[in-house]
This record gives sequence, C-alpha cells and structure tokens, in this order.
Amino acid sequence: MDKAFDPASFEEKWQRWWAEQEIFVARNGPRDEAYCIMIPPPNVTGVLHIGHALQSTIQDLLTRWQRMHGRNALWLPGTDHAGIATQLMVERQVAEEGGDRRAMGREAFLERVWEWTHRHHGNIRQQLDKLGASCDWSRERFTLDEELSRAVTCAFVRLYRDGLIYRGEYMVNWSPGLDTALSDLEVEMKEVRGKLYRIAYPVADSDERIEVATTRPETMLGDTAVAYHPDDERYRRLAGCSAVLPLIGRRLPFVADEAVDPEFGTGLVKVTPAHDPTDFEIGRRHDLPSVQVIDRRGRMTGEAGEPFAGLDREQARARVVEELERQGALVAVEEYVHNVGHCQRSGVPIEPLLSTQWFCDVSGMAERARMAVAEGELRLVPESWGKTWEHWLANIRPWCISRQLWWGHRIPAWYTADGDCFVAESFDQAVAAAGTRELTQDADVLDTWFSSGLWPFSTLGWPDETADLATFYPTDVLVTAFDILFFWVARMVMMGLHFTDRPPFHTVHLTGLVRDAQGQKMSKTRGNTVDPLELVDEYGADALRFTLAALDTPGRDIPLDPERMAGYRAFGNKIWNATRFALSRTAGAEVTPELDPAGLADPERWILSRFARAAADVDRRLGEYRFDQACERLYHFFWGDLCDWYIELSKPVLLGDADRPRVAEVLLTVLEASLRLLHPVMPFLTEELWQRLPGRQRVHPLSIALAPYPEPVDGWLDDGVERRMQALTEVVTRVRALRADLGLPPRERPRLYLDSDDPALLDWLLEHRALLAFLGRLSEVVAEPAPEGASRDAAGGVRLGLEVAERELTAAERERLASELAGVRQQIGRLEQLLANPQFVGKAPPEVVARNRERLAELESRRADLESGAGG
RNA sequence: GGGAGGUUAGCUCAGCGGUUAGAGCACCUGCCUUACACGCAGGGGGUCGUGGGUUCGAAUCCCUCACCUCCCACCA
Repeated sequence: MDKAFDPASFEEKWQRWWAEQEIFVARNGPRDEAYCIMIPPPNVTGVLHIGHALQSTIQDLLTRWQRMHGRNALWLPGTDHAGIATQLMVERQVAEEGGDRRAMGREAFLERVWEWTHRHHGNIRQQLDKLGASCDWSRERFTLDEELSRAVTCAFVRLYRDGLIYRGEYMVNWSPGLDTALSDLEVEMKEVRGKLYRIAYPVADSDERIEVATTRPETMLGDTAVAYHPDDERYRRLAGCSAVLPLIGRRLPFVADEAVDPEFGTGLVKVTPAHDPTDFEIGRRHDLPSVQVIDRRGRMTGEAGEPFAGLDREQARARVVEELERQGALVAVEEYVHNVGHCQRSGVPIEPLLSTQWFCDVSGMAERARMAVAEGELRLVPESWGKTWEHWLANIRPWCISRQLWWGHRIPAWYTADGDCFVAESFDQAVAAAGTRELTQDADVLDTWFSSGLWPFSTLGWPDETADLATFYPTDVLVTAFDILFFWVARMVMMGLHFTDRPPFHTVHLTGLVRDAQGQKMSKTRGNTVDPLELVDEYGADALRFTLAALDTPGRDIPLDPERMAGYRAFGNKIWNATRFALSRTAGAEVTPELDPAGLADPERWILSRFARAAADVDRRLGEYRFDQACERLYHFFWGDLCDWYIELSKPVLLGDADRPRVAEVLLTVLEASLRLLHPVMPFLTEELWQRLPGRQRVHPLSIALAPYPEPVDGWLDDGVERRMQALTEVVTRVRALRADLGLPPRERPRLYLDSDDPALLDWLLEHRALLAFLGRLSEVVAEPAPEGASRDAAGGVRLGLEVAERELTAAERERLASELAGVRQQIGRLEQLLANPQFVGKAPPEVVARNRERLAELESRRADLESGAGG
C-alpha cells in the first residue's frame, strides 16, 4: 500500500465496478422493503454546480445507508427538459450564427434543440458518477420521454375534465423579453428607483380638476375610469360624473371601489384594466371596457393613438410626460422607490397584460397539500419551513400553465375552424370528439414545472399500474434546496395528492445554499463559484462529500471552506493509514463479525464498547437527518478513539512482546465495521480499503455497499470498562502534559507514582502499568505517594507524581500550578455556595446535587495537594 | 406590510435548561517516536449582540432593543 492515499487512483475504478456488478439496480418487491428517492432532475443540457453536489451527496448518503440496512433502495436519476432555459440557450446559439428561431420555424428549431439535448445528455451522469452517486441508471428518465409525456397529457386531460384546467382571458405576467406569459413564481420583485407622476384630469362639464398619481404615465392612454374608496367622503359627490382623459379626451366614469387606499396620494386612482392587475379587477367589478395600449413586445398599440403608437413603452412614457407637461396637466414629479416585477430569466420588467391562457385552479389541491403538512402526513425538515408552506398555499392563486414557447410538452387541445376547443389524449381522440379532421393543435407548451410536478410517479410508469409504481410509490424522502420549495415541491405534493391520493414522499429535507468560505453567496459575477468536479480532482469525492454532509446543519447555509475540505481529505488519509497499519501488523488474523468480548482484555473490550456506542449514535443521527452530527461522531470516533487510542494501545501487542488475547482480530473487526459505518459518506475510500481486509467475505461476499450497516451490539457495550479506561487515558494525558511542562526530551523515561482513594481503580491501573509506561514513555509505574521533588498532578480520580532529577521548578510548571490552584479555589468557593443554598439542594434533581458534592470533594483533595507544595 | 433565520474563540460553525461552553481551520511550543508531517504530543484564546424577566440554576426559555440574511406581498 502507498504511504499516502490518492483518491484519483481508485475512485473511477469502483464506480465502474459498481455499475458492472449492477449493485445499484433496484428490484421489484414488497412495498415495505423498498426505499426510494427521486433525484430533482437537473437541466438536461446543464452542468452540475456545487448545490447539486450537496443534494446528491445527501441523497446518496441516505440511499446507501438504507441499502445497507437491507432495504431495496432505489435512487432514480433523470433530467428535465427545462423549457425556457434550454430554449434560450439554443436561441442564443442560433442567433450567434445569424439565425432566428421564428425564421427557422418550429420544427427545424425543435430539431436543433433535440440535437443539443442529445449531445449534452450524458454529462449529468458522468458528473454524478464522479461524485459516487449510487443511482439506478437502468431507470433513468427524461421529462420529454414518450412515457413521461404521456403522463403529462393524461394529467392535463384529467384536470381539464375535472374542471380544474380552463382557458380564458385574464391578466397575466407577460415577459416582453421572452415573449411569453409566466406564472407568479417566475416574477421577481425588485426595488426600483422611479418617479411618481401626479397628473390632473379635468372633471367633465365643470371647471374642477382632480389629481391622480402613477408610476407609469404611458398606461393612462388605456384608462377607462377613475376610482375612489366607497367610504371616502371627499369624492362621493363625484358619483355619476366623469373625468376627461388628457391627451385622448375619453370620458372616464368615476367608480367607487374597495381596492383604493384613501390614504395614498389624493385617494383617486386612474384605472387601466388592460395593464394592471388591480385595475383589471376593478374593471371586472364595474364592467369597464379594456383598452390595450401595449402589445406583447412592450410596444404601444394603435389604440394608444398618435403620436404614441409603435413606440417602445419606455419611450412612450417620456413622450406622454412631455405632452402632459406641454398641456399643463403634469402637476408634479417625485422621486419614488417602489417594487417592480421583473422576468426572472430575461431580467426585463414584467408587463401585466390581458391575455388568453390556460390556467390550473389549484385551490383544492393546495388545501390538501397544506393539510398534509399540518397533520403530519408530510414532514418538512427543518420544520421551520412549515409556516412558509402554510402561508404560500393558503394564498395561492390560479396557476398560468401555458407558455408561448416551443420546447416543451405541447398542450393537448385542438381547435376547429370555428374556434371550438377539444381537449384529448391524442389527435385521433380529438378528431373523434370534434367529428372533423380539420383541427389545429394549440401552439403553446406547458410550464416546465407542470411535468416536474408529476415526476415522483410519472418516472415510475404512471398512469399505468406498473410494478415499479407498486414497489416504490409513494417515495420516501425528497432532498432539495429551499429555493424550489414552491416551484417544485409544493406542486409535486399537490399533483401527488390529486392523482394518487397520497403525498409523493413522507419527508422533504431542505438543504441550505452553498456559499463560499466567507459566507458570501456564490455567483458568476462575484467570481466565487466553485466547480464540484474540480474539487473532486483536488480533494477527492469522499472529502467533498464528507465536507458537504458535515456542514449541512438544518436551516443554515453552507459555507464551503477549502481548508476544511483539506481537513477531511486528511481524514481520508488517516483512514487509509490506519488500515495500512492494521493490514501490515495482523498477518493471519481475520475480520470476525460475531466477536464475543468474553475473554478479551480491557483495551479490546473498550474499543468494542466505544464502537457500539458510535454506531448507535451515527445511525440515530442519520435517521434524524443530522448529517452534520453523524459526520462529527464518525470523525471523532475514528480519529480519536480508534486511531489516537486503540491503535496505540494495540502496539505493545502487535509491535512488541506484550500478550493480550485476539488483539489483531479485534483491530481488524472494528476497522471493518468502522469502514461500513463510514461508507454512506465516503463510498470510494471505504470500498477500496474494505476489499483488502481478510475475512470481509464473512460480512458480505461482494461489496461493502451491500454489507449490513452496523447495528448497535448490546453485548459490546461496557460502562465499567469505559470508565476505567477513561481514567487510564486521563492519567496518560496528564503525564504527557507534565512532560511538556518540564521540557522532558522524548528519550527520558521517568518513574510514575500513583495514589488514589479508590483502591480498586488503583489496582486496575497497576495491572495496566505496561500500557501506562508505553503511552506515557515511563520507566515504571508504582503505587506509592509521590516523594519530595516529584512533579505532581491529579487526573481521573488519582494523584500522580512524576519523578524527575533534582531540579528547580520550571517557570512553566510554577505558573501552571499557581493558576490551577487559583482556579480550584474559585470553583470550590462557587460549589460551596451552591451546596449551601437550600433552594438548590431542595429543588435540583438529586443526581445533580450528588454530582456537585463529588466534584467538591475532588477539588478539595486537589487543593490540599497543591497547597502542601506539590511539585516540591 | 407580513413571515423565517441569524448574532458563541482570529475565521466558519456546533451546542439550545444542569459540573470548568465545543469542533475544524488558523495560532504558539516540542517532536520526522518503524500507520499517517494529509502526522504525533502539549498549549493559548470566548463578559455566548443589548437590556430586562422566569428559574435553585440561562449561551440555552420569555420579553425589549440593535444590527445582519433571506422569503412572501397587486398600494397606484
């Protein structure tokens, strides 16, 4: 074995081998043996970023853990067609070649996208492979696969027949940048420094002028009313009157509407039903006409009249202001900071537009989704997301699901020449329903998230009743970042409840966002993004995985620090070298899974007990989705208990002439079990090392990935041994500290004096004098009070003295003793006060009182030592 | 305007009612001790954001304030 571990030398080998052995291929079988996680499908032409690496690590960790627990574990991989993102990418390409998608035509363009998709498909798998993902690639899915598309059509048709999908003209969020309608979620509110214009409108047949305020003067061209609040005394008199729209001359009726805030401005609002959501509602309530003055590309229409028609909305704004000013209708212009909706993808301001679109009425589904969390049928981890979930679902509005794009699932609706609409699963069925073949299919495609919402069951064969669906649905855990909680998670839950009557998973684990080492958000403009594959090359996949898992504290973002990752790479090296030591010093011994502690010496019983405890803790913490705590426990058990102590304790036997029963066997056995405990987090390294252990076949004939996850072994737990061994390690640590204070060179081997009020403990320590001598580099250990001149201390319930040559106390020693005495006195004072307090003694639990009494006794004994001039 | 989270060692974070508040990295001292210098041993370092309250006991529970993050929201 090489002296240092080199992840690059074996990671690829094992990923290939796992695939060849079909270790991650799940089978059909009983529902209760199955465990299933669906990957949040990344963009098919995309590249995995560090957030994907985090989520993949968690998903893989869970899947491997459950697989080792004997579950029929399926982690189903796949990709998303990502409508807008992919179409934009290819459009940009076409544009670079001087082309244009409209000029190309729908079919030619789609061919181009498919080509692009096929070329990039495979990237994602390669990347997941490098991370060690244990996906079942035989079940890989793509949202535009024939079967998944069939599921989408079926879902659409069913919702339509249930009356939950409908087509109609409503106010939508229109993106002039993308030339399509968007859902509310795709609109990003941004604070914008703009202007508030106050405009005077004359009251018809009077000399009076009223004043309205707007941030968008160009929309006045489409005004069809002026509104005030029904309770507003100031304007009731205007009922039945009209205002005259400047520049246009149209008469605008005054209407009273609750939506108006009388406190804002003058309490009068211009109403533009075609270009503002609130105004649209007011228009509906008062039966006002709509005048559309802005078109889909953000330009003024003919209705805007001369000289505005044809101008861009920004230009028109300036022009309108200019005209108003000229006519003396502009009363004031104020600086104004307000929120404006922007298109998440193209960045341009959203234009609220009246448009005919397909909508999904999700109110009923949303209520069920809300209840699922409220009643505990669906669990959010961390739970703090519950309120956000509740609030969003309680205030949900119809979902605009049609997009004026080409890349996606075409809406299964056909129109006759007369405009009659037939929604059907296929053209033929539409023909059958319509009674004519003269049908035109709806040009639009569905919101990408519509198909994503079906992902947990469409990937398993729904709407057919497949064996996969029976085995794996509902799935178990969904792991994703909180930023798509509504886009995706909520919609999956709504769709799952609607179509399958069950939530598609019982738990949602929401991870934080990966940030840089300073806690800054990663972004291309900041230039602080990291490529997970580069990290794999530099630190190894296992170190990256361990780092991500260890930092995944619930509800917190993850500051990814390269130095920390280097620390976990060092941990990998530690594991490597511990194994190297074990293999080189245990010739002839084998892993013995059912090891019985009877007949073993205390160090062996100790490490078995420590292992059993660690195994129980790690397993429990994984079950609580506390990957951070599980990792910390793994790290400290392996490095601290196993390497720092047990391997050292084994050396007198394995390297020297000491004799204790079955030490080699214990070391190999604990090492083997530890590798299994680590495997879900560090799959490559543990497989590489595990395969070298003699006797591993007794645990599993093929792979550590299929070996059982360590179960806590009650027979290995031993409190008594752990207590005694703790005294031993504490004594050793004190001895080493004394040596450091005294500046003793490593070669020097002083004698150690031990003395204790606990004769049993003292006897036991004496029995292990050889170990104490080895670990503390001592010449001998005797059970006598330390003589004059010895350097003294206390630890683990014993007084100890180190015999050193005639000398003065070193300054360091004197300082340490003085500060210790001061500390001891202070604590004694505190404890005496505490124990003298009848409230404490009366009310605190007896064991807490007892513990403090013991502590006080120890401190008093230590104080006596120190005061009697310990150290000579 | 609502809501969530944060403020603990130089940095990034654990701990969330009971002895002397922890980790990783960084720092200091001494060591290449035949598994590992990606290492070993020892060590320094914190009025746990502010002010109050509950309690025998608070970093931990409650309230106030301050400062940061983020999400949601049709006030023109």
